Amino acid sequence: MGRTADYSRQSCSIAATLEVIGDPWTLLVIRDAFQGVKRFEQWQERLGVARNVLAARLKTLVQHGVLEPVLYSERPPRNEYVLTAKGRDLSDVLVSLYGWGSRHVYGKEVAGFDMIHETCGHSLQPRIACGCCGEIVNRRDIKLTRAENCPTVGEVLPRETASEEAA
Amino acid sequence: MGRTADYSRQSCSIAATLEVIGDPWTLLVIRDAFQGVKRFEQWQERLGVARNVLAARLKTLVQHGVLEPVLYSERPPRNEYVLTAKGRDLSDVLVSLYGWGSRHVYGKEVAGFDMIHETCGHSLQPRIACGCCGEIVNRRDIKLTRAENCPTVGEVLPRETASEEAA
DNA sequence: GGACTGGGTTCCTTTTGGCAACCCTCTTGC
DNA sequence: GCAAGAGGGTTGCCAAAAGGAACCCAGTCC
Repeated sequence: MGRTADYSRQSCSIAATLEVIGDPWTLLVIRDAFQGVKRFEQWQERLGVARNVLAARLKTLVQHGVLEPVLYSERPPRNEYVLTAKGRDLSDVLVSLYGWGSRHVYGKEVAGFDMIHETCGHSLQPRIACGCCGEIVNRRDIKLTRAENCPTVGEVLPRETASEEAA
Repeated sequence: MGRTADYSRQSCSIAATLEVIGDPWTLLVIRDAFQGVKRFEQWQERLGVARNVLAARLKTLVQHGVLEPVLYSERPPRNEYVLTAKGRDLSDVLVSLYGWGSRHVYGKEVAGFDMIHETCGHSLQPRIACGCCGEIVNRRDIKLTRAENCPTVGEVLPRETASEEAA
């Protein structure tokens, strides 16, 4: 489980995702994995996370199929951890977090790194697009439909109430 | 600070974002806020989170400018909490988490709700697009540039090493 | 004037995370 | 061939959060 919080009664894809990557340090472990980190000592040094915590995080990420252990030495047995396809698919989450942080917390000047969109050459300003029609999705165009078997999402407004404007 | 983990030496927009929204329950509080929840009791009931924890989360979200307290009754003084522009801008993060969860953990049948892209009428399959050129961004097209003053992101590979394929 | 509601706070217990020490298996240096 | 070091952890203890229940306070309902 990891963090004490129990999201299981939520039956929601957001909660389900957080169940996998919501523990402290986990997303930074994955961020570093995207930057090429594969080994215990590298993560430990870069993050400054406690070794037992790091070991626990790597284990649960492997269990959830986000990282895959790859033996790079028998005798002594040593493995490194590489992102699976499922893990690489978390790039959107990382990019969104990056986008919000660079808009609202850090300017790019302060941040440790910047993301560049190579095909257009500019600093990436990530937006959400619809994979179906390809258009950039406005928050107001997303409608939530409630599933029948949802226990907790009850008397829910269909979406943000009113008073929308630009950021 | 919230969670014990100290991300401060990271100087990275991702870590900075997690500093604000990385505590347990916080993103579910924000998710519910997007669904119209404004009051303590509603969150408490829907999430099943401990009341002291909920109170602490609301307080730090207000401190970070993600939620704004709005007095809806003097005598007794009662306030509800509404998303600020900064908070509403977290929709991308929520959508990305939703997207990954619906692709890899829950099918939509199981999830409590589904997101519909109203302008095209289909279930939303969120992708990242470049706000500058409008194109959907392939993970391989994102290049990381390292800032000068970055203490921990040192001997880093510029991006994923190799062996990319479809999910 | 007793019960109820809304929004918390307090107190205590259980889990985690932080930290340091230790361990085990090689490999390298001398 | 022995000591030191690297790599990848595990163990144990302590402090900080989360869980959970009880309590509180102001006002309102009946």
